[in-house]
Amino acid sequence: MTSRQIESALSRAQLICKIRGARLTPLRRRVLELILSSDQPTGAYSLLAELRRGRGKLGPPTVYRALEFLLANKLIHKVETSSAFIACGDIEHPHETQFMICDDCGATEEIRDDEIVQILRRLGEGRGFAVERQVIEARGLCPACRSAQR
Amino acid sequence: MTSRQIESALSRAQLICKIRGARLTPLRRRVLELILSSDQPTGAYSLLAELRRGRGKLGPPTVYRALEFLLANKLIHKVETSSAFIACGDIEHPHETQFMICDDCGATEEIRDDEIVQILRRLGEGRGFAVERQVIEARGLCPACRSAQR
DNA sequence: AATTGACTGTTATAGCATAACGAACCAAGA
DNA sequence: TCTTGGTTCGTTATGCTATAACAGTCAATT
Ligand SMILES: [Zn+2]
Ligand SMILES: [Zn+2]
Ligand SMILES: [Zn+2]
Ligand SMILES: [Zn+2]
Repeated sequence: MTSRQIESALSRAQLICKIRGARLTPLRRRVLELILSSDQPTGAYSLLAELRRGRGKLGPPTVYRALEFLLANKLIHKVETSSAFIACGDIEHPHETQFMICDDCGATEEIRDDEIVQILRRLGEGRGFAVERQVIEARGLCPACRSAQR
Repeated sequence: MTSRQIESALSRAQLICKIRGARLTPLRRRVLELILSSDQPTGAYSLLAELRRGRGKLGPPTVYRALEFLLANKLIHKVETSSAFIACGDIEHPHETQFMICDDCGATEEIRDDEIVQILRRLGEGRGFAVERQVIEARGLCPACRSAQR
């Protein structure tokens, strides 16, 4: 992502928060910026290390609270099988999401397929479950690592 | 699960391992027994605590290695969003699986829908990803907790 | 007997996440 | 303006999950 694209994403996030009455504080904005700046999912402690470069000594709760806010406002997603966080590619339209994750290089792609979301929701309904959140992650090899292996 | 059902499951696991040339050692068998005995997913450290009651002081690697074996032989599944392990309900037919997990009481149900598996695999193929493993977990409220809430 | 490989025990450490408390900040009403 | 109450953030401590590294054990093979 270019610097300009990051700025644009931050502005849009700021606007969305304003509309919702949520406060994208400097800290939260900075964490979002760090996540946007990485094309790979980023771990909480990696973010913490970056934060410390600018703000001195901070503890884990500081970054976890910021992450909690960003997740609640659907500005980022958590990749469960990597314990890492990635910027959402379409914050204007809150959604369930799926991920393709490469076991070799860690490349992670956010995809969005509504059919799979509906099927899983229906599977829940059929059993009386009220599905609130879906975790759908496919692990394997990305195109680049596939061809490198052969 | 009744004691008889557990014995039956253990015997079947033993047989499957024998056919495969895999060794279901006393330790591994014991860990599987503990997992079978619980109707909820069990954490590694909880298993470790149980093991220690019979075998004295043991370290985490002991139980994690047993879990690794059981996972590799598809006798158990890992519930990623709970960091816990659950016995597979159909070890004779290795499969991808999905889980419904109650955020309130932790009840976890293994379900199996081939359509959703195929769709996710195709989503990967369409992007050049070779999907090796699928993590599909729906979190929400089970029927019991739903009615208790109202 | 010596060798090999698989399994297990043991200690230490790494990585991920939250509890609890207090200070600082901010918005809104008296 | 001053108070008040809620939100955010800093700080320390702790808990939970997982693995690295190395040593001992055992059985099968040579
Ligand atoms: Zn998204
Ligand atoms: Zn890759
Ligand atoms: Zn199963
Ligand atoms: Zn429940």
